[in-house]
Amino acid sequence: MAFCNKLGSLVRQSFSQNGQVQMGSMLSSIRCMSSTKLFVGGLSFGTNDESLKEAFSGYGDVVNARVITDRDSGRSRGFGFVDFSSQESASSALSAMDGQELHGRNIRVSYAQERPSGPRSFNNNFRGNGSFGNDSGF
DNA sequence: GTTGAGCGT
Repeated sequence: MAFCNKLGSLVRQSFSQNGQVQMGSMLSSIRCMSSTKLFVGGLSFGTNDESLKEAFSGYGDVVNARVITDRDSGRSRGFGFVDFSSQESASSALSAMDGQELHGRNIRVSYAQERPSGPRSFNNNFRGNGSFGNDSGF
């Protein structure tokens, strides 16, 4: 990856000229260091984590494969995430499984966005308002 | 028994 520096400059210019960039697939695609997390869309409604992992494990080492299921109903939403052990494996699986057919349905593979989400149980309830009811006390 | 763009607890 030697043209990564040049790409960076071009990308920066796009930022200044446009001022508006669709954060997501574009940045994830041009990113030099591709993440090992892949976003798989267009999955069949019957696709599960195991089937997804099995489908992608043939192109690389799948560390973790998860099919996003609706928390309200518990059914699959039709898309999932596949985490590879190596970046080349992810890129290989991406190029190999992207646009291909899985379980009778065309799937779309792309780099997943980084989810800046920490522990969903600690800082969730307490907003740090300090509103313990004693703003005038000691 | 359900549906088809997108990014997750």
